[in-house]
Amino acid sequence: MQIKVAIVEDQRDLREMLGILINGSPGFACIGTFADAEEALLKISDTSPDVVLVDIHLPGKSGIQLIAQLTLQMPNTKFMVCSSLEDDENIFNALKAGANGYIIKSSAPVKILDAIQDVYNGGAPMSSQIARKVVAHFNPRSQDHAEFNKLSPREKEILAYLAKGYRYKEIAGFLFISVETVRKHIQNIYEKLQVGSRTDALNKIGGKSILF
Amino acid sequence: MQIKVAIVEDQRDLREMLGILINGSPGFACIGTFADAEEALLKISDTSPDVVLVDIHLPGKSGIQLIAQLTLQMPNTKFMVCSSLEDDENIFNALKAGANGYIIKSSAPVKILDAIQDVYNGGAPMSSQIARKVVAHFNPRSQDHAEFNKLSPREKEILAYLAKGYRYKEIAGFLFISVETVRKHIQNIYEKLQVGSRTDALNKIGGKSILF
DNA sequence: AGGTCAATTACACTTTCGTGGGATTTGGAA
DNA sequence: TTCCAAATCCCACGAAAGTGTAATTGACCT
Repeated sequence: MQIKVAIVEDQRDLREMLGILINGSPGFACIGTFADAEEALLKISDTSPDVVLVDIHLPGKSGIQLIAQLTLQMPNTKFMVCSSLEDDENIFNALKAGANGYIIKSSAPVKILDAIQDVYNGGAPMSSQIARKVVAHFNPRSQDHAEFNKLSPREKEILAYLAKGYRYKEIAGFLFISVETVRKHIQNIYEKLQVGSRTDALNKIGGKSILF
Repeated sequence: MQIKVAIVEDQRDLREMLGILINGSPGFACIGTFADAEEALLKISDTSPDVVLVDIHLPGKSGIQLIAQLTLQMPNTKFMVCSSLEDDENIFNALKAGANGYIIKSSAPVKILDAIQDVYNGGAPMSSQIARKVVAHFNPRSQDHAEFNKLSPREKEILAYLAKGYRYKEIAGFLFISVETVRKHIQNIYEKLQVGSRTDALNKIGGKSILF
């Protein structure tokens, strides 16, 4: 069975080139091309594609907004962003809008076909460099170890409980120490991390609470 | 120049097999193998590897904890998780701990070498299925958390400020409403999420305050 | 032996948070 | 229209969190 692909791309030559590539490849069928978001919104639901290639930089409504709307209407369709840049903001906004993959326009044709196949099969194709950005976004750990490492083991331990939302009284119970001690430790933790509340501390350390 | 690889893997046969694979491949050198986290922590800094393959399921301290510690000591080294499963929790914990890639043990040898090369060059190798899980975490619609979706737009907005650690008074200032209203919204949020504190609420919605 | 630091406890005090009511307005759904 | 959810505001009370200052113990380092 063929994978039905639709294209939303404002540059005419690229749009036609992609159409030819897809129609010329066995297992793929280009069943619609659109030059802008408005046209796509009106007509694309009639074509019921399996995969839609969406350019981010469209005149008028952006490709990200388009994806956000279409994913609501077509829950079973996969969306793959085609961008000329590896712009961080666009990557994350596209993923948040519901895009399933993110490829660079200048990719080799065979890479593009691979990506379509992959996204159709439930994968999340993206270049290695883009994956790196995504992973980096997940990991708030960059340079700020300095403050975190100033914490004593006991303080890290207490911070872990803090992260889990326990009250001072409960933490004191777990560690068999008085609430006053817990309070004092937390006071020291906040000072070392240069924050003034539990939530600030947790935002500062990001996902590091799994250290314990 | 060769890529210096270290291995942390408790299963002896797999550990040796990987070592042979790496040493037998041009451009790669296995400069250390370790059977558990404790051994790795003691000796690995002497070997200064470029890439470390870490099994998640180690006796004693888990591979994730190991990565969390080693990334602090060796900021220029890349870490790649080797797991036998595609366990969601492990994937995200590994990424949060600072892992750069995530591959399945049963991958073809050439895939493993590719992944080492990729992670060494700043990529984030992971299988298509794992990438899908990562991407899904970015996508609001994949979060079918029934409770979360009960929140009204206004409540989500306030929850976002709550996640950033602002006080009621500050939130009220941002939204041009009274503190009492903020308080009431939060009361409703806690009720819908079935929690009793700010930290509980944030833990409930996970690290996904980026939705706003 | 003296010094430093982590860990511990204590008390007093202020601020913020969480909970319990109750109230009004508005817009959309039944 | 009636009903309801959402958003807004108010009051009061107790619990929890955060701040400041002070003191004691034990371990480790010089």
